[in-house]
Amino acid sequence: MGRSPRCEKVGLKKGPWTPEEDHKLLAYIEQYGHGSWRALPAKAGLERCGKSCRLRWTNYLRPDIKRGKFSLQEEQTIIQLHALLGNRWSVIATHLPKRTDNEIKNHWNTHLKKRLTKMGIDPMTHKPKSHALSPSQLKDVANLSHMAQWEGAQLEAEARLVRESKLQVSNPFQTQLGSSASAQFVYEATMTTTAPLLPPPIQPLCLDVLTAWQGSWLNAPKCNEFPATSVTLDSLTSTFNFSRKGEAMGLSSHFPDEMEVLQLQGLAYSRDIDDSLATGNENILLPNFMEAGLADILLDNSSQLYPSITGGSYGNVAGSSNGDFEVEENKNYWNNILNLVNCWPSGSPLF
DNA sequence: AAGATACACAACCGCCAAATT
DNA sequence: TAATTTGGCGGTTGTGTATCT
Repeated sequence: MGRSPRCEKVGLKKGPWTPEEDHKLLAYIEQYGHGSWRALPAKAGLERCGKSCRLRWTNYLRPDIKRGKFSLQEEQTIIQLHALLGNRWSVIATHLPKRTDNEIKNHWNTHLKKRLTKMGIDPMTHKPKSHALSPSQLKDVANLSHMAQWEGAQLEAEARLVRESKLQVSNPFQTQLGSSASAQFVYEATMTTTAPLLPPPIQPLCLDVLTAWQGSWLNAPKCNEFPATSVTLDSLTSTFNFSRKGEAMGLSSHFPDEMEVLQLQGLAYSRDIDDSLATGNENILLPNFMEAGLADILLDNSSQLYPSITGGSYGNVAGSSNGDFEVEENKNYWNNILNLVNCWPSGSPLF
C-alpha cells in the first residue's frame, strides 16, 4: 500500500479552521516557508495533516488572493474558458489573476452553471438547449469543437510554460482586455515578461475571430472615427455591433436577454437588426458568434451591414459612442477584417 | 418564533502524475 | 527500475448562514 496515512488515521483535526490555526500557519510560512507540507504541521504546532495545511494556504491564506464578488469580466472569462477547456479549473485559474481554482470552481457550480441553464444554454456544451440545429449550424458546431481543441491545447501549453518558468506572471493584458483576452494575447504578454526563460513561441494562430479582429485592429493605423487618444485596450472589449445602415438602435434595449447571453458567454458580439426583422429568426443573434452572421459580413462586404462599436457597460470609444460607418469610410476597419480572412491559416476551419 | 429548505463556499476525499528514494 | 512519497487536481460533501413557510 503506497498510500500515505490520512488525517483521520492519526486523529488529526478536521473541519473549519480557527483564527488561531490560521495565525499559526501564516506565521510559520511567513518565517520559514512551507517546505515539506507533510512536515509542516508538527513544526508549526498544528494538529492538522499537511494536506489540510496546504489547502488552507493555497485557497485561503495566501496573500496574493483576491476574494469577494466576481466581476462581470471575470465571469465572462470563466464562461469563455470553460467553453474551451471544460472543467479544467486549474488551467482556467491561470487566466484569472489572484483567483484560486477552488473559488472559480465553486463560483461556476453555484452561480454560472445555473445562470446559463436558466438562459437555456447547456452549461457543459455551451450550446442552446432543445433546438434542433440546422446543417449549417452543425457544421459550425463541428468547427468550433475543432477550434476549441486547438485553442485549449494552446492555453494548456501556455499554462505549462508559465509554470515551468517558475515565475508568477501578472498578465497586463488580462486586466485590460478582460474576458476577450484569449490565447494569443495572453501568450504574447507572457512572452514579453518571461522571454529569456521560454522556448521560441509557437506561431500564434488566431482561432477566435473576435480576438483576431481585435489584434489586427490593435496593429492597424487608427482611423479617424476612433481618435487614437481614446482607443485603449479596454475599449476593445466593447460590444461589437453590426447594424444596418442608418439604424443604430441598441440591441440590448430590444433583446436584453439575448444580449445578456452573449455577454455572459464572453463573446460580446451582437448584430443589430431592423425592427421589421425582429420577428424573423434568421437575423436574431445566436449565442454562437460563428452563427451570428459574421460569415456574410466577412465575405460579402457589399452587404448592407456596417460595423459599429457601442460603449454601454463594456467601455466606450470616446466621441463615437454609437457610430455607424460607411464601408468606404472605414477602409482600415474593413481591411482588418479582410486581413483576418486572408491570414487565416490554410486548412483551418473558418466557417 | 421555529423548523425546514436553499444557498454559498470552505474543506475533504480519492485519484493521479511527478518527484524522490 | 521499482517502490514510495508528495503535491496537485477535480468531484463532492459538510457546515454556517440566509431565506422561506
